[in-house]
Amino acid sequence: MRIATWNVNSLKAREGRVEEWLALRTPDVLLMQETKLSDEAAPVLPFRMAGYELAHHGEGRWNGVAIASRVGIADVSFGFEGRGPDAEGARFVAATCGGIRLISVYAPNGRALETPFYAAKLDWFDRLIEWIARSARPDDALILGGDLNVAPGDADVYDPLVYIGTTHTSAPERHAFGELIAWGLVDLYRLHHPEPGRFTWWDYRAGNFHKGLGMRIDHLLGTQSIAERCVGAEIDRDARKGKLPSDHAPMWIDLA
DNA sequence: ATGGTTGTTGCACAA
Repeated sequence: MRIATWNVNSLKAREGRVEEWLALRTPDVLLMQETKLSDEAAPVLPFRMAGYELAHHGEGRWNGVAIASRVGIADVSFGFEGRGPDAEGARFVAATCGGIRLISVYAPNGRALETPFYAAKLDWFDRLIEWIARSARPDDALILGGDLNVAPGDADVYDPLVYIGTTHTSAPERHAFGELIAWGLVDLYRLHHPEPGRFTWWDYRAGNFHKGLGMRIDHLLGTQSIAERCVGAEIDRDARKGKLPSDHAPMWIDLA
């Protein structure tokens, strides 16, 4: 079973590339973020033609998350029910696919440390952790995936010195990521790739992708039973290449 | 990297 996550940076702009990628990499489930679509505009029919059911949660313009599955999709939940992250836009959708509880999240960016947006980001993580602790157990088969907008360690950025005093690497953000791990989630990419310098996002500007100036901020975290089944993990850098890519690469894991 | 890009029910602003 292959589970993938991808911040597509507009599913409208990326629909063709996403469909090509589904055919190429054949994930059973794809978690998406930043669809930037309303539910009415979600491309349910094209996904169905490709063999995937789509659960979408979005208000259009900004944010928006989705889960596409070809192994069934049930018990769709928007998680915070309007009291948390959804106050800042649609950032959470959960569903059960192929016997696994999956959550697709898009964490707030945070913008800059001294802003209310950063405080809201930390608050969002608090509510995410609360939701998980209340709604799931560490011995469930559960995967939390998406754009967490946190590089959990110095190995997850091209140069730690560049990020001093910025978001994505601050101690409180890394602490929030650590709380997810402490609850019982395993960083499934790191399980297979301990090496530094593996990134999922590169700024569009300044040729950063080609210079290797990126960060690992998209994640697939799984409970212990998932980690035990996880036989591989890859970031698809190729999908960041070519004409009009997302600024994020997709990542996937394979489960036995 | 104090920005060279890309996205948006765009026409500034978010990332």
